[in-house]
Amino acid sequence: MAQAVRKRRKEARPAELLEAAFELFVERGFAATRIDDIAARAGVSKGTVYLYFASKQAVFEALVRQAVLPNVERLIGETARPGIPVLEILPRLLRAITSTMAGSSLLQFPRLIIAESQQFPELAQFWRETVIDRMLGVVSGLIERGIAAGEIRPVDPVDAARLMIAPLLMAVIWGTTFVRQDESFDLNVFIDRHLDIYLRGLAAEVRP
Amino acid sequence: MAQAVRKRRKEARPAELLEAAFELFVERGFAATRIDDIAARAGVSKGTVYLYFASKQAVFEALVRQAVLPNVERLIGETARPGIPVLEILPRLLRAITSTMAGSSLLQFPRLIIAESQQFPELAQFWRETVIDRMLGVVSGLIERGIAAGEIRPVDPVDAARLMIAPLLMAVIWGTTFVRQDESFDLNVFIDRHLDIYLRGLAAEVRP
Amino acid sequence: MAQAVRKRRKEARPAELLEAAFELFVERGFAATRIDDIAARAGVSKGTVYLYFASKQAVFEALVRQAVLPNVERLIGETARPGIPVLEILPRLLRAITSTMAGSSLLQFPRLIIAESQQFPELAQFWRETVIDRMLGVVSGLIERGIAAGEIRPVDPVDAARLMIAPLLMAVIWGTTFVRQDESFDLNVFIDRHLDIYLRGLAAEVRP
Amino acid sequence: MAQAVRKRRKEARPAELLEAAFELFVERGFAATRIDDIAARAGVSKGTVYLYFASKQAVFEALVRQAVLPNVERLIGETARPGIPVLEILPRLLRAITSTMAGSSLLQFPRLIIAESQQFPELAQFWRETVIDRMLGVVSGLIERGIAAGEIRPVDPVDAARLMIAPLLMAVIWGTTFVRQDESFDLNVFIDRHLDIYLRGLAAEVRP
DNA sequence: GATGAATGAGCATTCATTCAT
DNA sequence: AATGAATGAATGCTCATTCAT
Repeated sequence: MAQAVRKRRKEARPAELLEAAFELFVERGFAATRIDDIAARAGVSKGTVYLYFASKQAVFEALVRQAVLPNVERLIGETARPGIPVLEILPRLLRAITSTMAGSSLLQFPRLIIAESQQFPELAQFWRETVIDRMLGVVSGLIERGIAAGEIRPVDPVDAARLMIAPLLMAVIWGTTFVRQDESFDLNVFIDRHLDIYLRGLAAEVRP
Repeated sequence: MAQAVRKRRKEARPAELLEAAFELFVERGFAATRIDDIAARAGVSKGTVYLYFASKQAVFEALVRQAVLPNVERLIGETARPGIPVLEILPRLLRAITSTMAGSSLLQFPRLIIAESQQFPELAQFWRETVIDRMLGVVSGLIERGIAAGEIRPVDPVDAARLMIAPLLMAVIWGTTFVRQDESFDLNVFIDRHLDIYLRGLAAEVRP
Repeated sequence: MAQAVRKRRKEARPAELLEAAFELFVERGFAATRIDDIAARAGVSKGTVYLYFASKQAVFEALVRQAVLPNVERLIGETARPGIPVLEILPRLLRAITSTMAGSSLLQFPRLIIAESQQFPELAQFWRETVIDRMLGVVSGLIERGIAAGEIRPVDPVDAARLMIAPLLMAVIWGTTFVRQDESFDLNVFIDRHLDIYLRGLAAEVRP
Repeated sequence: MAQAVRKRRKEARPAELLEAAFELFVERGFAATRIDDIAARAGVSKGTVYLYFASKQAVFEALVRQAVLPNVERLIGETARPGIPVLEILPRLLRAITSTMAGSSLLQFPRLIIAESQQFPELAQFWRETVIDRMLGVVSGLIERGIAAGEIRPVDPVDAARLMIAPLLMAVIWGTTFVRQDESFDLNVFIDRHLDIYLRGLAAEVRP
């Protein structure tokens, strides 16, 4: 395998390596991915990986950082719609998250994080701070706003936020862990059904 | 190295080994637990583990079988209350599941299964068949009954069942993966809040 | 597996164990036969084997002694036919050896001995003294007699004896090591063809 | 434990490893030789063996390929003498084989193959196809030619070929398995005596 | 910067042998 | 005599990491 593109700028290397690592972690998981594989898929030699990352774990952490953060930022940005009722923003946000993940390999991260959380607690910590706490913060803020506006029943905003996200977590775990070959599972339909029940349960009493 | 007197505990051994294995699987995960560790913690030699279990995976399966199955059976048995409205059975069942898991080692299994599902797909398969499919079957059956009785809105029973369980999965993942030392998370309160929203969203329209 | 015949006389035990060991060594070879297997086939427990034999190797040696010696004695006995021409005794002897081995598991011994000769040189030594040297002695004695009687050309009697036996060794190795499933190899025909050529090559010149 | 300077010898390594492996296989047999031993004798670490060979069996096959095949090719090449009578080619070939093996490491292979044939049938298969079948084919072809030319009596060519080779196999087994320290066994003399008897037994009747 | 040869710790599983009962 | 639970040494193979070039 002659290295076709040799003179690639050295700035591109880390990104190329992360892309290769990403594909492989998703395909096989962290433990089953060998540095050799990452190097091979990126078209470099094993030693080169260690020029850019201190260890296999460091590759994983960089990966999470690079692949997840931009999406979190974007999704949070989209919630900043002051004029719109919360009961419209919430489903829009959940559907945005869903479609961001659907088909993308972001789907695989939660399972990877959960899998490695015991071996690498910092990773779980990082994910929680970077993704979970921020998303929960935004959603619970919206719910508070909805309560204040009389759209939403008085509920605990943090737990309500968790309850909004829970089916997404379940769906992701389901799809990446338990679904059988022959089986089909439609994420969008599932989330729609969730919103149908959840928002109805959350809405303030209809005035007669 | 004088070896301690060999103990004879044929009947007790499997349980001792499973207990040791369980602790270690929870601490380190399945892959990172060595048979040597299990043996050492149970106070026997490595070979002894293989007297009672054919392989490391067999240890895990025996563990699931011993720790999980009886609870699944019991919980399913408790749903068989013909006279009672479904909207009363469902919260009762979910609270029963919750209190069965709370504080027990069962809490640890989902994370373990999720973590090892890629390396050991049979574990995931076994868990799905033994626990998930059966629980979902019972709950979706109840929901169908509720729909037929006019208690519950017409919804997809399987997805509705998943949606009832989802917060429990989230809570378990939360508690075993992301919760910080100093933090407190009250599982029962969370589930109550879930039931408050979920059942309200599920209930048939109130006739005026 | 309840031990059906418990009160068996203890004198029978060694023979039963050897029989079991014999079958297994032949089926799987020495190294691949576990003491557990021998015990199981003999219907006793593992520890019992060690009551009668000091080690796995000792089992093997006892086996060789018991299975081979009587046959060697008998075959040698049959050569003691003073009146008969050597050129008649020799083929008769070789055919007797052949038919003794054919179909019997004696066939397996040479390969076993050769296989284990490096690990257990005493075994090879024992076999050589007990079987090879005695058979060669008898045959070379006959050949000497044949030379003296003018039936056989003046040849080196020991090498001639080896040459008479060699095809039998080859046939045995062939049949136990290299023959394919689908293939057939007729030992008797092969030995007949050997005798046809060999005895013709050995016979004294025909006086015109 | 300061580690010695790592050596770089990509080209030399396989040969060094094969040499070490060969010595050990001969001393202890295939099964009793550990990869660790091979590595240690070659002065490298265990992992290095796996850089060059996929498995222990692959080491053995490479060894056979390297040590045996060239000789088989050469010996077969030497039989291609159209003008010469078969009764001259045959002894020349057998003596060529003998002197190729005498004193060389090739002597050890048959015993090794026989020893490991039950545990590793592919080794026996490989040897049969690579060495035995080809040599038998050449010799039986020559014998057929000799029969056609009236030099050789009508005999079964394949069995006759086996009978020509048999004493060589016996001698090799003899020398590597049973010969005592103090004893001497002259391979060349033995083969000469074989040819004396065998070819005389094979030759067509002398016309009176 | 990049390479890739070399390292060596790590691990599930087997099985001959021991010995308390 | 007989049992069988327990032992623990043994081994092929993997792979993250190092480092001389």
